[in-house]
Amino acid sequence: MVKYWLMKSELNVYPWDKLVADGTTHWDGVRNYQARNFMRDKMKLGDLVLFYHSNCKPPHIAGIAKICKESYPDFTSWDVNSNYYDEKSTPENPRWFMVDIEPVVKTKKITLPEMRENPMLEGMPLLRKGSRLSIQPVPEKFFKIIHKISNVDEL
DNA sequence: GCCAACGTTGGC
DNA sequence: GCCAACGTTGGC
Repeated sequence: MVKYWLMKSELNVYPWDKLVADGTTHWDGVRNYQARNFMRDKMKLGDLVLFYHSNCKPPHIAGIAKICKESYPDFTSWDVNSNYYDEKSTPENPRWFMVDIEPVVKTKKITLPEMRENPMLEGMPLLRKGSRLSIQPVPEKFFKIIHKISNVDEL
């Protein structure tokens, strides 16, 4: 059964258009256990992802992606030259994991204020005060509402 | 640039 | 195992 997720990417670090240009990308650099556990344990091939641009005005959902490779060790974690290097992670005993995603369809820009104003989205994890988690599950009912707002016909 | 809301670290 | 200090995220 397909599950739904939201993944945050800073607009000036890795935007939707770059994902489209690349065709696929590995989601490296996650160094939060909750987010890691979602990737490592829960994300399955074909799961759909709301691709969210953070750190921009206004923050917004830019597209829908999908998981095209299930979790494997994040090799940047043992690369001493990487910003994401973690001395406690090794190839023999990896601490951090990532998945690959690929673009499915660009959506219209769905902004954070717009989502906050929509009573049907009340309770969505993204909208909770202080929500910082960069990878979040999206309950199906919320995904469907956003899919409807997005003007995307079918997936 | 500010700061709320976390998560992590490390002394005890 | 507690918790103070510190660092980070990310909206505003």
